[in-house]
Amino acid sequence: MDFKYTLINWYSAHKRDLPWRKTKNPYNIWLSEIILQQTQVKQGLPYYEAFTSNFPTIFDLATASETEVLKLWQGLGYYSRARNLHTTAKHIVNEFNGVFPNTYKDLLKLKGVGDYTASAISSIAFNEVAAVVDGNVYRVLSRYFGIKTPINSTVGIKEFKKLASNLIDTKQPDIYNQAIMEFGALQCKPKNPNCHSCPLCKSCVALQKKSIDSLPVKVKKTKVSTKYFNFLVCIDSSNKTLFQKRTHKGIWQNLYQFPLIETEKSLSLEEFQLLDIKNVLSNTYIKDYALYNETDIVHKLSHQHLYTKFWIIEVDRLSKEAISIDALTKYPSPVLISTFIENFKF
DNA sequence: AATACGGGGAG
DNA sequence: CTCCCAGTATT
Repeated sequence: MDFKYTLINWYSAHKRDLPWRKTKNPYNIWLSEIILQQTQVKQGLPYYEAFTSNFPTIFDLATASETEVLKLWQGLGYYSRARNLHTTAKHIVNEFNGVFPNTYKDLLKLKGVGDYTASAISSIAFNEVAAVVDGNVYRVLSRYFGIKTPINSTVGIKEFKKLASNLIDTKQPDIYNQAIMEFGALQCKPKNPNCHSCPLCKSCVALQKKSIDSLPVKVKKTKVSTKYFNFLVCIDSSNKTLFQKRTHKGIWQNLYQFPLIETEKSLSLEEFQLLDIKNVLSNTYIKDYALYNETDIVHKLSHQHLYTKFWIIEVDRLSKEAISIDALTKYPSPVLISTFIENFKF
């Protein structure tokens, strides 16, 4: 049987029951696709439920504040997705009267929508013949056709896009695109793929050549930097603390944190004393301070390992921008911070 | 063409 | 530990 029909048959028998597969509404499809970028279905699912529940329509999302959107996104990572999601919602409401763009070409213009997402929305919501190429597709195609071109090289990206475009079922691009992705996620998995029960095993080049485990080929190796973070957890006599928005570009932009001092290495209590924390706290009188965690809390991200100390600083009276400790959880914050807030007994 | 951008799951 | 995940934007 033909490649595409084999996949579609497999899909009809094995597909998961997922909420975004029950709708053709482009808003819901778009939302699911943004959430699922670099994110496994299992992790993204509860966020999709939360967003559709809190923002049933694009108008609800557009009307919300960015802080509300980021709070709901908290814990999912890659927060530019949430900021772009909000920007695009406002754009579609204000410029297009809430009507979603319905072609690959126009979808591609939206912030946070690249080649994959434009293909996914146009095909799934509008039945446009646009082939998706995500991590699953790279894996399935590289194995089935035995392609060793690195999937993250410029030529590889073009080669796989072209191949996927030639393979797509032009009569049902929505079903085909989801079929090949689901096949990659459940059957042709990265580790221990189910080749024994694979409907494509007879014609799979990598299986014949015993090169399943070496495909797809990737050329990258991300280098990880180490950073040392000191968070100043202030508590004043009226149970207020300082919580600040990270406004600069980069990691965790527009999320909230305790005042941060980054150092070249992990600090001892004595070395911490030498820091100019009075300046950070705008000359507030410091009554006492202590280190919360004896050993550094190591927060590991894709590109950074953060060695973190939380310093508990008891002060007389904080400046008026201080917020109530009870209000801390209303603000969106990185997992590193929100986990501390949950564990620390204020 | 490289790099930055999170956090969690699987082996 | 390493690799991967329904990738995109920026440099």
